Amino acid sequence: MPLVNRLKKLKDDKYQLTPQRQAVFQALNDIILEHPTAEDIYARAKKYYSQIGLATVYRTLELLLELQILNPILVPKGSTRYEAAHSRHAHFVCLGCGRIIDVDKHLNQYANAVEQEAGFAVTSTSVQLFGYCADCNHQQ
Amino acid sequence: MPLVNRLKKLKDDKYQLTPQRQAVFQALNDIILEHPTAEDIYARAKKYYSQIGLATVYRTLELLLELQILNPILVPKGSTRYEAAHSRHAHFVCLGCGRIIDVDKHLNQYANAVEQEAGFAVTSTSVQLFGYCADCNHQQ
DNA sequence: ATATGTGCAAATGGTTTGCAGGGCA
DNA sequence: TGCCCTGCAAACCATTTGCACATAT
Repeated sequence: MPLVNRLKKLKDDKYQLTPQRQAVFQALNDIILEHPTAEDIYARAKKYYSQIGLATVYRTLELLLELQILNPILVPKGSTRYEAAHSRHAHFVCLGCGRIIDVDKHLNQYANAVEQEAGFAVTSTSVQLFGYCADCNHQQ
Repeated sequence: MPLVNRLKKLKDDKYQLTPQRQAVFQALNDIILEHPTAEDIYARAKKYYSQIGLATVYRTLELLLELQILNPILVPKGSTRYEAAHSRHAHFVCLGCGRIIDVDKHLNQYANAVEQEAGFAVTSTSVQLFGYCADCNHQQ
């Protein structure tokens, strides 16, 4: 479901669709693909509702995380970044050429195995495999 | 290579083997399997060198990260946890109770599938599965 | 003598929270 | 009325840094 359409879900639920939350949604719709920080989203949201406060942005992001509409991307230094939630998504990152390739295909099998074996419910993933792609592997 | 033996590597390189760093190593040797925070390591290291400061623990951990002896485990809330660096390793992070559980068992199958299918060579991983453990799942 | 390492306390910076006010049900 | 939502500023807390002193090479 596209990000913007989730507004309806928000409205259908017990949550109010305030102008501030609309502004955050519009900001996300603009820049979510850039893996924005809360500050990035705040700056963009101001274009739609200039009086919005940073705390409101954080509170809205927290709400969207709870609703599984967004995922956090945790990085060693600096602030958390956000992306549209894919429940099960994985990247292969080539250490040779830097390409990032989606390798979702067999992730479900792995996640299912973990769920069945230990009784966990896997709701989202942060999976990066590092190594060398076919091209770079031959060159080594 | 076991964690403790890496002391030698540290000594062979340009780094000094101070009593403070020894204390951090001994602490890590004791509790690294528990995914400790810097505070956990600090508390344990005090048993070996009571005057050690928290800043020194952080500086030593940073050094060990650079040397690829440790890996950070980034979590949505709370402080960074540390583990011994492994090439293929995965965590399940419970969003209910915060527990971090190793789920390496089927990761190799997944990594191997990616390797065979696309001709990649997977050398290391950063894999976090988020969700709810059996206990927290029942409570929901 | 020079570089490296340390403890302490203060600073930093991302995030959260208390509070008083505002708006919708 | 009651509850949810907001902005602001202050608080919070993990981590980093400045500094003066210590230690190793």
